[in-house]
Amino acid sequence: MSQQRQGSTPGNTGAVPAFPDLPEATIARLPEYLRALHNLAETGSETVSSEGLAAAAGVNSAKLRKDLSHLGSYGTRGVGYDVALLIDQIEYILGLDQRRAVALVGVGNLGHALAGYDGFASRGFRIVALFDADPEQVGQALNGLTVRHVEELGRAVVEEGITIGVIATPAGAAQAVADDLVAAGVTSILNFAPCVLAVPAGVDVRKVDLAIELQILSFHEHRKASLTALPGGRSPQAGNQEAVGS
Amino acid sequence: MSQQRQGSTPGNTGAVPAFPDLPEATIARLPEYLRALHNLAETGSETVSSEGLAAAAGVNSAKLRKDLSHLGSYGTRGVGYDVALLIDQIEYILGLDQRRAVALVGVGNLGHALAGYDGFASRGFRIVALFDADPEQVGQALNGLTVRHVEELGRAVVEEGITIGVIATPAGAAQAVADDLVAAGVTSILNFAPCVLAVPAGVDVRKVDLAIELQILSFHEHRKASLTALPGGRSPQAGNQEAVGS
DNA sequence: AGGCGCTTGTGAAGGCGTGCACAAATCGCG
DNA sequence: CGCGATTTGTGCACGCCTTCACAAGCGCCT
Repeated sequence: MSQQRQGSTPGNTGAVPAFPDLPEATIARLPEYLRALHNLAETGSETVSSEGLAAAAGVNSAKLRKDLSHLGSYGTRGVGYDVALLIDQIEYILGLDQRRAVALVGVGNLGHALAGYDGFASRGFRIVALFDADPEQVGQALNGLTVRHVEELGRAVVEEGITIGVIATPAGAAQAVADDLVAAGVTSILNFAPCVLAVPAGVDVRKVDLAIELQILSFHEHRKASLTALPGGRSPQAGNQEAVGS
Repeated sequence: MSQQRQGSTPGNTGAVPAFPDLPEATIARLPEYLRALHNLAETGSETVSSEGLAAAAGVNSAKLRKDLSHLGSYGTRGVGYDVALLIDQIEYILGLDQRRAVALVGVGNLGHALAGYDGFASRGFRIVALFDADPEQVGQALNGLTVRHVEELGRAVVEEGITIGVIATPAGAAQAVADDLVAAGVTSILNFAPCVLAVPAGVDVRKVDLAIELQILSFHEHRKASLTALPGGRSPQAGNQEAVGS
């Protein structure tokens, strides 16, 4: 979708290797590799083979090698990958070395959980501001932060250096919040509201809809049920043997 | 990843149209279409053009037509799609006509939110049982349900006719819970724990990792920042103009 | 020093998904 | 009754992603 080339002339050997334009599919897997690598580092492993890391991340080993080769990886043939080095590489590529400030809008049911989710902090993300439109919610303390009114969003984004916005509002309010975030200069949005957001070019939106995942599972349940019921479907060997990619 | 064929012989014209084996990418979009259709139905629309529905769902109209054609859709040329009929079709395909019983394991931070998330009930999913391993949590009432100890999981799954399990435990406990679910006969799992689950063939696992989504956004932030900083990257026109596919 | 086993990195092939562009079909109106 | 406007359904080509298979490289052991 973005085939513009980089300024990296062939033979470029600068200290910072320009910016590699990785396939989107590869990017989506890097966080999983990173998690597996952290686990390995905790167990004391200094190197991993592509086979071992692939197993820990739940992917094909060839795919993992190709992914890592895209970011000019430093593996050693006959040995494997240096765990610590690879962690640094991937964290640099993902921009996790600079801790990112996140704003969370909507502290309802889901927002509460997100505000307290420790999986964010442990990956280098820090929620620095909470907002809500409901006066009932405004003012309450939550995880060390005070919920502010959504009108203050614009100012806070600039003052706190926020680069990522998380929308956990009802669907009806999501577009207005997105507009506010974009107006304030946020260029990355994680949307939990079940609706499509319209944003200008240059702004990235990722959507997570919990109900959609269940519906996809429901489809497979339905399919499996109809197969076992049919005379033709004799062996229940359908389905994927491993986690389905997101 | 699963190229085994279905038992649907070509020329099959049974009353129930065997089971269409839809592309995985299509299945993942059907819930989004369904949501858009429900919105349209509420506004009183009786028919939609592929163009209109595609806009509401945030996809290309050609893609939408191809998706719908896969499930042998009933559109009328020159007119569009019958909203009510299409809703029924998609809900049947997704197996949403039969309300599915869901078990939720782990009522910590995230589990609490999931238990109270009304987006599930409105799509035909009903959480009928809550479990946790922490004695502190067991016994508490949550959304009209009492949290039970995870040891009772196996019995409850059978008694309550549970077909889908949701894992919202810490990573360390997830595999054991998955094993219990599978042993009890559950064949669909939605995993929120940040780890890879090993399950036998025939069991579908979908994974949602909130932190991974943020890391992908972080990558794009990093990329955008390095582009604007580079002398070559003059126009900030990079990025996708619409929501990024999950 | 030489050979052997192991592992990475990659060329090539195949499959899947996307999007264009157009033929086929339906409705409404004169 | 026929014609034009409109919209679906789909053949086709293109590009991305995955996977296999193997050459290239590295370390260790003799």
